[in-house]
Amino acid sequence: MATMAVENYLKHVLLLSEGGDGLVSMGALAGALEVVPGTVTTMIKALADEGLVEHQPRHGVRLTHDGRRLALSVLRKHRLVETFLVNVLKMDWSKVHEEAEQLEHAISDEVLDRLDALLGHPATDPHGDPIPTRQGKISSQVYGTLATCVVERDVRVVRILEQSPEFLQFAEHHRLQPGAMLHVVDRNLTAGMVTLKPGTGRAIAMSLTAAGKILVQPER
Amino acid sequence: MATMAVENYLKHVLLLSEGGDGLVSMGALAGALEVVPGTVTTMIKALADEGLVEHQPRHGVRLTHDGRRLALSVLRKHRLVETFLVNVLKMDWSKVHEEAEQLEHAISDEVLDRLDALLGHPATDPHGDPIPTRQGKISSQVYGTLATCVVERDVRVVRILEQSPEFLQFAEHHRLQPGAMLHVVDRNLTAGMVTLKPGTGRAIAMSLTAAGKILVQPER
DNA sequence: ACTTTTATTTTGACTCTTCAAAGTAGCGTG
DNA sequence: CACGCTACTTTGAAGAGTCAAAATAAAAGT
Ligand SMILES: [Mn+2]
Ligand SMILES: [Mn+2]
Ligand SMILES: [Mn+2]
Ligand SMILES: [Mn+2]
Repeated sequence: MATMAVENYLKHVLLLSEGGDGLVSMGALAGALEVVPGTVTTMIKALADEGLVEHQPRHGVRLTHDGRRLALSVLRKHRLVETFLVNVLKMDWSKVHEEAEQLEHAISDEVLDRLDALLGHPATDPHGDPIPTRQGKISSQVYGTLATCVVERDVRVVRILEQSPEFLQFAEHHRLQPGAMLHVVDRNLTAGMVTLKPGTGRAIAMSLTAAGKILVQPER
Repeated sequence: MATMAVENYLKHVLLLSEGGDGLVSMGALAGALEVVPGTVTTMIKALADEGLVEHQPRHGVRLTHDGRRLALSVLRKHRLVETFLVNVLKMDWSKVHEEAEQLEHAISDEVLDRLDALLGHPATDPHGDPIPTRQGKISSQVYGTLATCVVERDVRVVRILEQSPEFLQFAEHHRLQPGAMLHVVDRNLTAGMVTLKPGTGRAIAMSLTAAGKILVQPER
């Protein structure tokens, strides 16, 4: 069995390789895993020996087939656990990431399958992050953001990219959660602001930076 | 935070001190934790330095107040998780111990409280083991067993002491689960056998040894 | 091209948990 | 009381994961 550390390294290589040339830098990993760079080099060398990653010294690292399989299984656990914590235990979606960070290493495949069934085989977690299937397939659909989509149109929130507790609380406060429908009233590049009108409630204004963290889908 | 190993040691000291003079032997711990005795000595010395146990060299170990508090919290997690796995996820009660052995170290107090509420604040787990309260109280009621209780009377099963998968499967097969009512037909000390008649179904015969693993309460 | 900056790797050390094997204390039996 | 068995402790070594700090390679500036 893979240790906790191994699972965390692989999962973060997977997450960081989303939308890059596929090569993940040691520095990025060190930052994400909150360890010093030397530690990453050491661990990656070990993972390469195990055939879980391919390391190109001084350039970066990518997952092998086996490594990717393992990483996807950890990510599936993480996101299904988050979904359980929010949908069943009614926990705040800004807190579940931390919990899942531990639980993802303690859950067996059998428990996971039952959790999946209990939740109705969800395709995404509470943040809109896609949940890998048991077979290791993960949706990689490309969406626009509130900073880039067409204005004066209705859109549906599909995913929140920035998942710091603060940002998630801000989003929740304005009911900007996956599934929420809203109208993009205006976007002012000069001022760097976007104005939104939710289906119900008052208008919301936010910076382009914040708007870029919210993925949306054109509606109707 | 206490590491996984520390939590396991403390939990097993607690479990093994049930019904002894309070002193747990190194050998018993080594057996329960599946490590060699020397390892236990080393670890216990460390725990004593941390003020979690009191070690009397060559005699045994007992929990301090702090150690007991921690051990009870781990045990509470273990048993609530088992209850969740059986009651909500419908897992086989012979498999949940292993799962809980991992999950007990990954669950936060907040998740635990919500789980507790979801389950309706159960007093016992699926095996009839008492669940410590959040305040660290644990019921220590004394029950008879099918090997010792009065014959020709109705009794209710309250707890299964032997929790190997095989024994639990045997018990389940005969519906000998906490809550089950049955009539103690006969006990033959010479043959070392006990005969039972469940409320519904055919009579069950089992050895005194097996019967001694099943705690019961006189009914009505 | 030469120099400075930045990213990565290497080295040596440390903590935690474990084992194998050798040493020791305590006990009961004769 | 001495012997020998058993339980316990000690010692030395190992693997996993980490950090601090020094060394090196690559990239960026001048
Ligand atoms: Mn994790
Ligand atoms: Mn998520
Ligand atoms: Mn455990
Ligand atoms: Mn139990």
